Amino acid sequence: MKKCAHKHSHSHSHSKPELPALTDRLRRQSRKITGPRAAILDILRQHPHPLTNKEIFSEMPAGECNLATIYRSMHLLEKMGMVKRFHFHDGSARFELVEEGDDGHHHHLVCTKCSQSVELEECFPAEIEKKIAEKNGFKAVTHKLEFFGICPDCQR
Amino acid sequence: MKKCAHKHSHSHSHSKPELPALTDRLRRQSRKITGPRAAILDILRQHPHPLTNKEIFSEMPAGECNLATIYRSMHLLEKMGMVKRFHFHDGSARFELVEEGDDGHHHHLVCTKCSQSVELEECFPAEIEKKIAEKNGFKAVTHKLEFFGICPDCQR
DNA sequence: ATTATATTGCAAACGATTTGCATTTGAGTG
DNA sequence: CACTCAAATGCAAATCGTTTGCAATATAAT
Repeated sequence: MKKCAHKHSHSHSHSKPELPALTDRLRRQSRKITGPRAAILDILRQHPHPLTNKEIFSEMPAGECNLATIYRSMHLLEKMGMVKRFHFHDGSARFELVEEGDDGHHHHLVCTKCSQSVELEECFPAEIEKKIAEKNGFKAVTHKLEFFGICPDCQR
Repeated sequence: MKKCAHKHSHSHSHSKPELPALTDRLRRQSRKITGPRAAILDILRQHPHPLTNKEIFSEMPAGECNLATIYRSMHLLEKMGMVKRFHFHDGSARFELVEEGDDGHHHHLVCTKCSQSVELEECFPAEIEKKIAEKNGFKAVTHKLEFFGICPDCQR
């Protein structure tokens, strides 16, 4: 829960972790390294943008694994902190790899026409969030923040 | 699209518009004032917090109207700018009345245990949003921002 | 009152996601 | 390297929120 404190250390700035490093994180948590999981991680590491389960599914060589397996894997990876779940304007969840040790907190600028997205460094001021939490007596406060607009391509 | 420019004028601060005033807005847009619509608006005006369609439905006297009608009404009211749609942590959309002339832009602090929510005045700095839009060549940029935490009640 | 049209109810259709269950498989163990 | 067992997968059915087609109904204008 470092939150917003990493304006600079934005480690998820696309340094493509190696696949072995990823499967290792599974191994260390005594999770099995299976075909589907390796395939999913490999696809995620090659895509700098949040992917839906269906997108991951269709990136796979013909029926490499079942869609339900992807759903289950994403839950596992999320619980392990290896991916982060995002919700944009359309109905489906999207997932992005999270660097080891990072909490993956960041935001996106998303095109409402084509869903293309840009990762942002900007974040809601931490002091204000803290003030909001205190004022209302809430604990463990975080936030979700996404920006929406029309991307250059879709402006014609 | 005034955005964030109304830190103070937060007119939606629970002044409970009268029902006739609401149905009038329907009338002025040559929409029919039907039983279901009046019931929905009446329920919304009595609830200062965003409600799901199901919640609206169950606030109604036994089968006053069909759930599908509520879905359709919310779309209409949203298009007319009379309600605003929000998405919290759980899967379903929530709706809040919007004062006439207002754009309803504001944010919430939501309890992840019980979904109780508090309306906030704080907003993401407009200048930074503008900078984000320009830097990336996006047009018509807005944002969605919600805070999540554990409310006083749910902390035990 | 009459009419034309917007609105509703109902049930079926949908898309995203989850789940039960029987089967398979990864990874320690001897 | 074979053996065992829990973990993981495939498949199909179930669920949840939401949408839609269509025939029946009701509002608002005449």
